[in-house]
Amino acid sequence: MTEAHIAQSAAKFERIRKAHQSEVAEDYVEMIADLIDQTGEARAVDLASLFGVTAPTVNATVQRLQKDGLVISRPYRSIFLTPAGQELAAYCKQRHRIVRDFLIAIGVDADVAEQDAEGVEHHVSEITLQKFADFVAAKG
Amino acid sequence: MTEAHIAQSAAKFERIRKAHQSEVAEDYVEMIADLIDQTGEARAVDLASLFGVTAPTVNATVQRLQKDGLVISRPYRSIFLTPAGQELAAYCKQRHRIVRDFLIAIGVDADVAEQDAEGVEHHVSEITLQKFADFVAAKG
DNA sequence: AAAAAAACTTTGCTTCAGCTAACTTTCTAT
DNA sequence: ATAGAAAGTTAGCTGAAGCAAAGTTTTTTT
Repeated sequence: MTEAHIAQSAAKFERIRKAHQSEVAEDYVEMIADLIDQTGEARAVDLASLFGVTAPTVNATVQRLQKDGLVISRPYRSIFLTPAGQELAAYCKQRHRIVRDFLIAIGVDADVAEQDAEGVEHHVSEITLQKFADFVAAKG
Repeated sequence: MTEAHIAQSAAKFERIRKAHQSEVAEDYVEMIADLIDQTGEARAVDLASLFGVTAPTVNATVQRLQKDGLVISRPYRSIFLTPAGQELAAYCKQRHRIVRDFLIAIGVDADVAEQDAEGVEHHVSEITLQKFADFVAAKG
């Protein structure tokens, strides 16, 4: 087991830990963007039921996202995305679509593809994502 | 937004939260199996450097895995897998190989495939995994 | 306009996964 | 055989993400 081997292994796992930290943020901004798109506003109660968590959990997470500059939220009011939040949401939405469409392209059922995409999307590199997009394009 | 829509969304995210809970366990048993295979034993110090975390973190995690019946560990001694741990490790190893080989098959560089597989493997359903395996088989 | 319902917040708890600092045990070299 | 190094453990902290219970604010209904 060489030094380089060990460093590479550690880097690999560090990258995953980093990904986990941003996962919740990404899921929230994407969901908030969808809600604003489809219903005109994003309320905590909707986030709670769509994520399947309780109101206090949503509240705490939204506070954190606000601290991180992704959303704007005033007490008892609906939730908005900052420009940074909007940008992140747009990126996530596109990435999600690519992963889902790719899974469908290799023969996975649409429902399962949707489910798996949600977990997988946070862990594909730009390089792999591009290969996914290429594959879908070649099929179409 | 229908009731069914909401329930499905909540289920999707609940599934991801569940996956996260088992991720660390899966990574550990897989790494422990590899170490035993390649060096004859699994020491905490090796797990720490390969995961890129500190010794106390490894210690705490190993205690939890022991509580969960996946490993056996006595103070100041090396770490062993229970039958359940061995079974889980074997499953994870195979799943990891399928995901990595699949990414390589669609044209992703081996190094990147290895990195991405580590994150992706925990989030692919059995159905998708089977599609991955089929794809690799068809290519070979 | 007041009561009831719904939405949101606060408080205080849990688990997980990480850390540093300090300590103990085991191993290794002299 | 012992001193020093390496490995492992313990204690005590952080932050993230979840929960229930209780309180507050807003909205809706009567």
